[in-house]
Amino acid sequence: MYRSNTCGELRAANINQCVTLAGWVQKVRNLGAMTFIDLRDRYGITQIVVEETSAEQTRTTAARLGREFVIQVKGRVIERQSKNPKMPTGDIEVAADEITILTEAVTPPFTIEEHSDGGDDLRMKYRYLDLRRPPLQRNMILRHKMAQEIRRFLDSEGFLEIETPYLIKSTPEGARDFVVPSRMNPNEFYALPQSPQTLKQLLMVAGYDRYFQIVRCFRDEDLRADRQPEFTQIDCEMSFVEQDDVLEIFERWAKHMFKSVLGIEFNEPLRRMPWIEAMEKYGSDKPDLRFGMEFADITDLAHGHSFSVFDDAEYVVGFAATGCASYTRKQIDALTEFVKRPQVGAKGLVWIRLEQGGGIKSSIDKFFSPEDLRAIAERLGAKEGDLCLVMCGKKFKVLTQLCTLRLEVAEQLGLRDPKKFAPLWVIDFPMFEWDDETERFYAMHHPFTSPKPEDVQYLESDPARVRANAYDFVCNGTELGGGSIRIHDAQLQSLIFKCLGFTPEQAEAQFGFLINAFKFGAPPHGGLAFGFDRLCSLFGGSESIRDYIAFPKNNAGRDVMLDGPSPIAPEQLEELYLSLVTPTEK
RNA sequence: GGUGCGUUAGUUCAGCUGGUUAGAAUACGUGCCUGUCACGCACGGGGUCAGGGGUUCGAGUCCCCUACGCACCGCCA
Repeated sequence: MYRSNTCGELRAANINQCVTLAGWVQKVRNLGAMTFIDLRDRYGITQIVVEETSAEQTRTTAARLGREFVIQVKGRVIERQSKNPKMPTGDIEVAADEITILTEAVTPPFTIEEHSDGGDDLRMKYRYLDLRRPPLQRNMILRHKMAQEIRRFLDSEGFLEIETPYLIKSTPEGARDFVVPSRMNPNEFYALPQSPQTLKQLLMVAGYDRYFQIVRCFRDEDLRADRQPEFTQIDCEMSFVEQDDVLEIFERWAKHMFKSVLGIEFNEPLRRMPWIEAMEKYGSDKPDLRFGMEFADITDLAHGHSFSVFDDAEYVVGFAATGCASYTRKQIDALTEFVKRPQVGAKGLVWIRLEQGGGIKSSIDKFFSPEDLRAIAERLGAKEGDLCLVMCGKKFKVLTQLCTLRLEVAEQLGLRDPKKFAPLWVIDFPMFEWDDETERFYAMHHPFTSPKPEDVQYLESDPARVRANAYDFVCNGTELGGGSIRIHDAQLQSLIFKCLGFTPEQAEAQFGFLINAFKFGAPPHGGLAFGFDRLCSLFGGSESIRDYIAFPKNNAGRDVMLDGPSPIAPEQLEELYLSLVTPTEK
């Protein structure tokens, strides 16, 4: 038996017990005649004490210990002479009778403690050492707990967890596929799933009317703090449901997660915001509702004042930055610079300041009378002490730019509190999205999403007007999940493929298996998927999903610990009928 | 594909307008220390200033290229 107890469980009640502990040496404090050892495992830290009266063998072993040695300690639990209230085990310590070095360790490249001194890159390279640290261990435990609660809830609602294959078929629509060459089928490739979308729909055809899976998905796109090439999705699908049924059950699920994991209760029904409202009020299909500062359209008030910037603009829109009238000229200039950065891309920023005491000042005083300005301020819901910020341009472009500014102002005002949660549904998404580059419509969600019945009439005449039975679950400005009611009618599916510019042959080649399956009796069905890593980072209060993935990839999609991807042997290439092209020849 | 910031001791960083032998903290090593818990004190070792090229009497410092890291834009049905 290597241990009788963990390093996190001994308390005053255990005093006088003889115990055996095992773990890693976090730190040795040698005071001369006596030595203190912080012994760590994933349950906590227990202080070991070696005294002058201890056996010679024990003292010489203690003197040899270095950081991260793995040791076993046999001894007696005693009350500490000077207690440490900062530690859960701080009332006791273990007086060592015998110390055994199980493995020695070289000095780690960074300190393995609550707060490490190592940089991101280095800690990634030695991820297994970083994972020893309490913050990462708490994250892994949170992730585990969340996975358990997901399964508990969905199981109780009759969902079946069914695995789907990872080696599937490439579909060039959407994100780039990761592909895997097939040795037994020369010059053909599997693709790793971007999501099990079509497979779960086939499970509906098969009659498994409530399915879920906590499943790895793969997308070969550039990375971000909240995007990894492989990530985990909570994938769900239901049969014989309408949109409201899906929203109802997953709203209860979301509330269950908040309550069971964070102890937060939401008693009111979650807000359901149409996509167009989200865009017009917040400039985003994933609005952050932890604070207000809603947008208002002031195009009618802005036009006709000989201010050509406004007169020439299709859309003029602004919001009232709460309490920002005190902003100095320098601060306002900084906001202007912020929106002019290439990442935002605005031409400029107009401001109206409602000063304490009733004064009103703006950057457009030459063109607008105080009364005109007051009318604008009132439309924006501004109160005394607020600063109105106004931008103009093409409608959806300027809305998106103003969204970036709204979030920046909120950040400056400290309104983006990670401990606060504002979940909502965004519904009524448009069916299609126009792409200027390829000059065609793309499915905003995916090509199996059903249009709203009342909009089907516009499918061929005015596709941009068609709304979808699609919905997103949004919290704090992050899209956590989304889904739709699918098409279960083969004829409608063919029409949608046509709208997306597929020839019948292309549709057949890519999705023939699905179209064919639908001929055998497809139930009405729909579902959604949540980003599990994002959900963990939201609940855990971190910006980066990497903190909740045991072995993540770096910015360039590399695993710096394993040093992958890597070249493969010529024999392997030959076996797969592959030859290489150097990047410069491409 | 693009933009910005960064790369100096094991680690985290400082190093000003270019000018003697490149510093601090921490880690590491040695010694001392009986109540530490960020232990303390003393001493010590530790550097291809990411790599390459250029400007200059002289480059860690200025310029160019490359590599790598992070953030973002594009992209992510």
